[in-house]
Amino acid sequence: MPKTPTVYDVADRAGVSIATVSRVLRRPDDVRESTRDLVLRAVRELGYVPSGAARGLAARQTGVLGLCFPDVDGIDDVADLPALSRTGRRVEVVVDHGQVAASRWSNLYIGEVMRGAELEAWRTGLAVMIAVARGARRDDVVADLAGRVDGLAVLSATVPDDVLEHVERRIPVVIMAGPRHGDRHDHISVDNAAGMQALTRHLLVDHGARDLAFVGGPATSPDDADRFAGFRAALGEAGLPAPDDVAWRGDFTRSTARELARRMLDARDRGVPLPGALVCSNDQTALGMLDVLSGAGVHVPGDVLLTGFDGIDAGQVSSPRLTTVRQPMVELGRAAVARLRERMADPGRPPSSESLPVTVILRESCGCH
Amino acid sequence: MPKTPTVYDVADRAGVSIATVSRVLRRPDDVRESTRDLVLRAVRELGYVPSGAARGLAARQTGVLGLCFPDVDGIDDVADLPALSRTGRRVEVVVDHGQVAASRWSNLYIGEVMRGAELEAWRTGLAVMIAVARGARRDDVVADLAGRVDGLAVLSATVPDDVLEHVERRIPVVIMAGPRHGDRHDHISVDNAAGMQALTRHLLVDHGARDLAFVGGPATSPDDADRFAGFRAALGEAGLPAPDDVAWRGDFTRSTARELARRMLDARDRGVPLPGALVCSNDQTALGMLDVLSGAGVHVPGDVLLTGFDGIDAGQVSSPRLTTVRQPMVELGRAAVARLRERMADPGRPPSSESLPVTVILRESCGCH
DNA sequence: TTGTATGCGTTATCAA
DNA sequence: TTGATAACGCATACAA
Repeated sequence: MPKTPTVYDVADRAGVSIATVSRVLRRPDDVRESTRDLVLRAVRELGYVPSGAARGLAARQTGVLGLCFPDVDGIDDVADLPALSRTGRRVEVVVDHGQVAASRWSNLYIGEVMRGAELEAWRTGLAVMIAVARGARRDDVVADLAGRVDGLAVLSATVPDDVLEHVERRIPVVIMAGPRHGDRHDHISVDNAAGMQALTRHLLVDHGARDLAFVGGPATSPDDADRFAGFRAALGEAGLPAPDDVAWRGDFTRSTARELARRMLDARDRGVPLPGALVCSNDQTALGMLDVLSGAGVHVPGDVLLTGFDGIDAGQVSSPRLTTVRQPMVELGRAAVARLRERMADPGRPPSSESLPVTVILRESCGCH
Repeated sequence: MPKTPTVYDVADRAGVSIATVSRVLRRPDDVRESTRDLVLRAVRELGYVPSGAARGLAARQTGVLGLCFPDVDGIDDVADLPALSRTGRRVEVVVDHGQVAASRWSNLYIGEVMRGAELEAWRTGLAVMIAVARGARRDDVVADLAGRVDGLAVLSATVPDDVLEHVERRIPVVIMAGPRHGDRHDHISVDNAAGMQALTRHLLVDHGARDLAFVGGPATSPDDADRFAGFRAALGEAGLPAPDDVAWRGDFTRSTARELARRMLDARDRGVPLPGALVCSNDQTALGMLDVLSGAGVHVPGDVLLTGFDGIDAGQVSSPRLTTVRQPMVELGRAAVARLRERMADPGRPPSSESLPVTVILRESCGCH
């Protein structure tokens, strides 16, 4: 492999100075057309690709934005990583009785946020670098990322405060989702509470639902807390008593939701009536419950109303289709990057917090139609 | 904002040379513990984060891998980009009669591939940068990415051959999915044909299906072509006549599949019987057809067998649940990065092509259970 | 319109 | 074990 060509090589071959080569690539209008052609031809012939590192160093900015997410696979150590199978078998056949694990909620969510961020970055000529804060050296992963980019968008709760503080001395940081954490950094969130409140209100007012049960996610999830708050607000607003705590708590996964549903059915068999409506804190939870309830002959929405939250694709193909609240995930990514750019343009700007509107999507599981 | 600190600042404060600072960060064991502590404390106090650009330049490698994907949103121009809405409305309510567009197949697919790539990169201490080849200056986007990374994994057909050739003179490139394109670069694919053949064979042998119809994707899709080939192979193997062309051609989207299903029903009303089995080239197509067929009172799998391809999440919650072939998307990303590393370690290595095994997942839509 | 010269913040080589 | 110093490849101010 021959040495990779640099500006010097291009300049030599084109018979110009390296400054001209640089100009041709960065500000083509500042150079005469004939010389430009000369340079571009040399670039082509040599297979020259400018070094991003050198450029970033000289220009004092990289033109790259960083995206930082939590680990959704629960991989803390390299040893946890399943080996890359390279067996000779071409095709395997398995029978799925429901045991195939659903892809986790967060994958979808993160994928969409990334898509939005990349889109907005592309729009303004910036590149995007991603990192998952995982493993024992997760803080180093974040610092490393911070050293390579001009700004950082971090999903809430994926980076410890002290690391964030360290990083913020170098580049602007914007937190995506979750509750606002102090007033040091910029923050873009999604209006979980208002969305859940509107949805619950719909159940209460339009369907006359009573005896609503909230099926929550992890107690540590701020999103879950916000949604529960919205649920309570709607009850209060209707003059109904609101529970202090989440009665049924899952973990946002379909499988745990199945387990909860089974326990609900057990309780019913012991004389405890099923709730009139199950207000689930996310779609996966709702789909898991739907699966078990339908299997047990409980009709949704005939016997019990059911709703989710997130707006995942699967909610469109379930029977009945799932009423839910769509989170603007792509917009979350876009807004984060937009905010980052504003901040990069004007570092003196005081940090602010913005909340993105959500959309209640009415389908059949709430009793509509 | 005070000037961001550099090695010099840290060295000053710690009373050592910049070489020692660098050593503390890169090879901590080569330095006395007391000096190390001194330096680390200075790092902490100053909020020092090493510049990735400078490091990349000096070390002659960036420690970053590039991932390049096609645009799935069909955004060719900045003007196509919907504005970031920042209206004051907190919650919107819409009724979904099925008009809400499904998220595209490729988003999911790409998200999973990225996840796998990031995972494998993390395992070996590398960072990941992503780019979508979109817009008028898409070639520049790719070249720009190539200048910032040590290796590039590109999804098949997203980058023109000449650009790839140019880039390959600087860094190793591996193509993910699709057919192998010449023998210049490394290639990791998925065994579409074998998967579809096994699935079709299952329909033929285990369910005695006859009069199978293949519902394809875009004529330009190599994946679709491979799957059709697998379909034909299974028919041939069973001594049945195989069609030369795809009779029903969609575009991998649910909405187009709905349209196809309607045309199928129209044909039936004109006396053309429905096929005994619909072998769809992807899951979204199968789900679209299922939707319309069920709505028209056609029972799946009672009246017609139905299968998909991809293994998307939604196939687990449809009624009936969808029999399909799971593509190892995460593994595709992982294998691509693994291959890239092998190549970086040994540039002289001849390019090779590897095909990943798929999994047939039997659920109810094929008639099982 | 083009060229010269300097600096960007690291790593790595060599000496001490 | 530590320090001085030379690359690394480019952008840009200034000069021509």
